[in-house]
This record gives sequence, C-alpha cells and structure tokens, in this order.
Amino acid sequence: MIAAIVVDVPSGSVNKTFDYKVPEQWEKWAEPGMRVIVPFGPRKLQGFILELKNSSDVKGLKNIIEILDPLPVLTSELIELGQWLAGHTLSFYITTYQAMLPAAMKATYEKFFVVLKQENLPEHLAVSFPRHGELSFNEVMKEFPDQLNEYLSLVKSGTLDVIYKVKDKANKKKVKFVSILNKELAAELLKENQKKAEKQRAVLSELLYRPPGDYLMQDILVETGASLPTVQALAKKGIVQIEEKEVYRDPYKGRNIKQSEPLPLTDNQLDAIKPILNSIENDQHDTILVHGVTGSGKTEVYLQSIQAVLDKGKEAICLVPEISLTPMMVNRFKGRFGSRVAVLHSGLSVGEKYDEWRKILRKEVSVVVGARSAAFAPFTNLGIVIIDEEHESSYKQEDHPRYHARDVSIWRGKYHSCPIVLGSATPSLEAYARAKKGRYILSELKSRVHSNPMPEVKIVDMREELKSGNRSMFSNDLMEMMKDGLKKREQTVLFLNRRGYASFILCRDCGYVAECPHCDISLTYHKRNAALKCHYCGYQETIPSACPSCASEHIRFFGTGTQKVEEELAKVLPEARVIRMDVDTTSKKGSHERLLTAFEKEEADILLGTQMIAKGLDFPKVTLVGILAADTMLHLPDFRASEKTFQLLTQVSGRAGRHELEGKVIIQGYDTEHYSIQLASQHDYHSFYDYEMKTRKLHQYPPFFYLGLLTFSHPDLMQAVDASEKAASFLSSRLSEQSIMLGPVTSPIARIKDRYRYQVMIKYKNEPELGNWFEEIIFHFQKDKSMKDLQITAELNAQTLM
DNA sequence: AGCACGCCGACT
DNA sequence: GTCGGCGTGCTC
Repeated sequence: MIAAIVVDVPSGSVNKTFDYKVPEQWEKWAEPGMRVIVPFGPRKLQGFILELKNSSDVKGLKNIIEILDPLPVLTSELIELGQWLAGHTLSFYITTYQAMLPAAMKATYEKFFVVLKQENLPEHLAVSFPRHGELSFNEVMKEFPDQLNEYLSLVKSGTLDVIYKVKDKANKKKVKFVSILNKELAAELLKENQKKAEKQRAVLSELLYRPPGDYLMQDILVETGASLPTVQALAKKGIVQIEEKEVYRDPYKGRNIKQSEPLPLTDNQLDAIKPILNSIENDQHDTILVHGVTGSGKTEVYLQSIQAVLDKGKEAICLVPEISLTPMMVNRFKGRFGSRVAVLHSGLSVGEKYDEWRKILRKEVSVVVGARSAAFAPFTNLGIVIIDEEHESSYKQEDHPRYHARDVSIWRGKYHSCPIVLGSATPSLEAYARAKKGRYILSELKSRVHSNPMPEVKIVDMREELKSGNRSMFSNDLMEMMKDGLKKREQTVLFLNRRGYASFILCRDCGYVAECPHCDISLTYHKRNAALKCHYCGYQETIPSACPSCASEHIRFFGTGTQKVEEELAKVLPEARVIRMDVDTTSKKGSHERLLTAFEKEEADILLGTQMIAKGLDFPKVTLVGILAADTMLHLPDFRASEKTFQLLTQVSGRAGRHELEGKVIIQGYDTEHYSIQLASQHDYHSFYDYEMKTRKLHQYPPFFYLGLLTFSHPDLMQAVDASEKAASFLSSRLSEQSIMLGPVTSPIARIKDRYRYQVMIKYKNEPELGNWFEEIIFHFQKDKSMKDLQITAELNAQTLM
C-alpha cells in the first residue's frame, strides 16, 4: 500500500504530494487524513496522508516511520476543501491543512548529536553530553558556537551522528486515579499496628472507607496528607493501582450557567426563521442573509435554527467575530445546549483549544461556537453554519492561508447540502448585493423585540461646541445626559476608536510630528509608561522634552485616546465609576470577562472602550451611548471607510435601550454631515446601501469588481519599485479588456518595519488566470537572486488595500 | 525550508 | 595541496 503525503515544508517546490510505502502492520490502520512522520531527505518531517493507492510512478519509495493519529484528523471533506482553498488563497497545501487543526497538533523539530563511538570522543566535548548521549544541536549553537565545527567533523568521521526528532506539541492532560487492587494485602498492612508506614496506612484506610472504585489521586492526597511517593510505594507492593486517565481541560469549570428554554418567537422572528427552517427541512443548500436591526433577537433565531438541526441528528457551527469578547453569547449557547457545545476562541490556551477540538472529532458535541477557524470544525454531518455579524473584517484571516470564513462556510454548505446563515444589523455590501440579486435569500427583522423603539440619536458638531466656548472633549448635551444618567442610576457606554492617550505629538513651532523610525506612521503617546509607541511594529521611545527637530519646548499632544478620556472623566465627573476597556486593559487572560461582569453587576456607571465594546453587549441598564469621535475612520485611505463607519456607529448605538428603558445616543464629530454618520443616526441601512453602492460603482470597487492585490516590499525603495513595475508590465499585457490595473503605487502605509511597500491593484470581474499569473510572478522573483530580500504578497480577493 | 553536492579563492 | 565560501537543485 502506498500513501500520497504532503510534508511539512511550506515552500513552492515541494507543494505537492510525495509517495511513501505503508508498512504492512499498518495497512489496516492507515487512512487518508492521518498525520504521519516520514523521512524526507536526511530529515524527519510530519505530514498528512491525502490518499492511499496501490501503485506509484516513483521508484525506491521509503517507508512511513510512524502514524501519529488513531483516527484521521482531517475528514475526507476537509482534505477536499484544503485542495480548493489552497488554490483559492494562493497558499501551500500544508499551510492550509495546518490552519484547519488546533495549533497543538503542529509538529516541532529538533536536531541532536548522538555518540556512536564513545572512545573517539574528545574529553572536553564528552562532558557536554548528558548521560543518555544526546546533545541538542540548538544548545551547541547557543552555548558553544565555536565548537560547532568540531562537532560536525566528528559527525563526518563517524564518531557522532545527527538524529532528527519530531515532537508533537499536543499535551493531553492526564490525571492520576488510585484504587484498591488487593483488599487482603491492604487489610493486612493496616493490622500491622506499627509506627512504620503511617501515611501508607492512612491512604489505605481512606480508600477502604470509600466504596470500591477509582478516586482522584489529588483528593486522596489532600484528604490523608500523604504524598505521591507514598501511594507509589503501595502500588509497588501491589496493594493499590494507579491509573492515568485523560481528562479535558474545562475553561468554563465552576461557572454557573443558567439553563434556558426556547423563547416564544415574535411574528417578526417567525418570518425570519421560516426560510432557514425550510432549508433545514429539505436538506437544501441556501445562503440566507438575516438582516436584523440591533436588538431584534437574531440570537434566538440562531438558537432555534440550531435546535431544528440537532433534532434531525445533524451538527451546527456558529461563528462569532471574537468570542472571548462576548461571554454572554457563550452562556446563551451553553445555557440552551449544555454539554453538547464546544467553544473555540483565541482566549483559550493551546491545550484548551486542543481539548475542545477533540470533543468535536470524537463526536462528543454537536454544536460549535467559535471564531473564524471554527469554520473548519471536523463535523461529518453538518446541518447549518451561522455567521453572526457577517460584515466583520475578522472573518478574513490576514496571514496564510488568507481565507474568508464566509467562503469556507459556503463551500461546506454546498458539500453537505445545508443552509448557511449570515446575520447582521449592517450587512456587508457584498452580502446584501447578493441577497438583492437573489443569490442569497434575504430575511429581514425590521423591529426590536417587544417593539422597543430604536434609540434616539443626536449628532453634535464639535466645531459648533468649540465656537460656543466648550473646549472639552464632551459636548454639553453628552455632559448633561451623563449627569442625568448618574442621577437615575442608569449606565452609559462611551465609545472611542482609539487607544492610548494621544494619537500623535506635534511641535507647535516647526510642525514636527513624531514618527516611527521603521514605519511611515506617527507614534501614539501612551501616558502610563510615558512612551511613544508604534501600533504597527511595537517600536517604543520616551517622550522628548524638546522638539528633536528645532529644540523648541512647545510640544503638544493631539488627538484623544481612551486613556485621556478616562483621565478627563475623573476630573469632570469625579463621582462616576468608570471601567476602561481596550487592548491595554484586557491583555491578561480573563480580564475581559471580569470587566464586563463588573459592569453588568452595576459596579460601574460608565463603560469606556474601543471597538471591543461595540458588539454583542446587552446590558438592560444602558440608556446612553456616547460616540466621541465618529469621523476618525472616515478619512483613512480605505475604500471601505464609509461602510466601516456606518457599521460601527450602528453597532455601538445598538447597545442603548435594548430592554425596558429607552435609549439615547450622542454622536460627536467634526465631519458630521457625512452620509454614513447621518444615515447611521437615522438607522437607515437601506439608504446607506443605495448611496454607497453608487459610489462603489462609480469608483469600480467591490462588490462590482474583485480586487487583486500584489504587494512588494523591500528594504531598498528602488528594488520594491523595480519589482512592482516589472510585475505591472507582465500583467498589463495579459489582462482582459474589462479589467483595470492601478499602479504600481506606494501602499497606503509606505513603509513597515523598515521595508518599503509598493503595490499593484487589479480590479476585475472575470480573470480566471489571475491566480496563475500571480504565482508566476512570485516564482519569477523567487528565482531572481538579486532580489532575495524581496517579499511579495498576493491576494485575489483583497478586503482592504492596506 | 534544510541539506548535500559542487565548484572557486585563501591559507597551512 | 586542503578548508570553507555560498550557488544550485533535490527531497517520495
């Protein structure tokens, strides 16, 4: 039997399968989708079996060294999906398959020297070798780099050998259990009433006191005050038995989740769920866009759709933007489906993710709630995929493979002939356009549950405030309403899409702006550690006391970040209790949830934060939402700037007045006439859609055209320009007439981490060869050794131009 | 990606 | 004469 295997080398020249013999003893066992270890040249590498066959064109096949999995970790569906996805995203097969599995299953490699002829090993080197005779190559490199050559020549002379080890990062958590093995011996030892082995006897009497069975070692040790060696001694005598059992880490241990029953649906929700249930009923693949205003009860629609899928004995995936951001969502799923739910998100440790994932593989769960990568959950009888907040940019992975969870889900929906549900209060233009064209089924939830009104939104032009003498960052209206809220013991959410303290520093005398020396981007001032930080490469420097350019001391901070707002709040509303949530306050594990829980328990009056408080939060006492700088995103060099602004304003506004109390929203900004701000304040998605579609059509952007993007980066500007020009001329002679090429031009961020960035953009409707041309370009420059510092990224369906 | 193999310049 | 620099091409 022969296995076609992709090996763990992310490189174009080995982006294919290699054939290996399956040793006879494993022929019954081997299956496509299993991980294996194979010899590859002089090395040992991990790989995936993609196919089993009877013959090969290659002579002199090597044997598979080891099969790593008792069951395939990639289903046949995922193997097929990977083939498609690798082509679609211009990624290598191995990278794509690895993206489908938890990080814990990726191999790590280590090289060792081993002693072959002890007698030939010089004394000064022999002392470095541990007893078992293996010395890590890396250790030599680190500790004794000047001895490396000596080691290598010993390898040549046959005194030493080099061996390669493949390690699995996966750590199955094991827990020890203890049980009585021989009751008679135990009783005997207990009768020996000596001072000796007092602890051993304590352990035995504890075990004999309990009904026969396996007990947690930890419990027994704590109960008796004995230590592990004591019990091990008993095991040696054959009196007790110690067993290790695998257990799952439970990230939600000790949490009390209230069980919930399906709620009666409103007429609105019943209408919305109808097409979904219809697809489920008929095992049909449809993509259904649920456009529901904030607070319209989309989640309940999801939950009941999933219930219908489970009732048919099928499985469900629900994707959410970044689940650690919404513990509420997890609770709602666990509350409804209990232990049938696995949760996969970035807040979990590598081991926790691995455990949750194995529950899916072993069919111990039938519902998965998770972020982007959960789209690959290895279900075999998938009945629905729901993508909540479909418009979110985090569904697109920004490194290889650059996949979009929506595309992956729709592929799987076709494969399993099951519905894909996209839900959003502010659908992406792409999705809504497809729904209007009839490619997706449109399902609208037009009003909030219990007919709560949409919050009343007021736009405040901060230029007017300034004219009337208010120089603070809070308008008079917002200030009054925050005070009012405090009086009534209601809560406020304040949103500002910028962390740190000030966005940039400027010299008032010469106009100098502090910029990152490695990136073309201004530095952000962080007050807590008195530093200027680059949000792109992490560069930090201390604040200059004088202008580095003209030595003037008139340095001013401009732009406001969450830190500064927090400080200002303490001054103007000292009685208000404020919780600040941004990357800086939530970096520690669990801090996110802790802050939200505190706000939920009304331990604070004001929740101040960035993007991360924009969605999914549902607090009954929140009656006021203040958006401090609504127009900051508007002027970014991004064709989605208006769309993103509209989405964000709508999402944030939606946090207000979701229950009995009515909500109010204040939007502050300078460019307040802009249509995305005006229409968001009127909760008018449809007008926004119409208007924005016109501008997209006019400028030939998605969804009218796809965007192909080639970015060239090089430490030397001219090299980057040169490469991009060559690529552009290569492409321009091949592109069809309908396509438009822009560039080469500098990227919106012209330099990151000391690399200059140039790009070529292709707007196209149908260009089936474009992917191949991109690959040809990459291949061409890979061969060109004069360009070895050149990096190229290629994308067929770019979401942003940054 | 690594690694071996192979072909040219600077030393014992 | 050999050691070692890195350019080239292969890995079932």
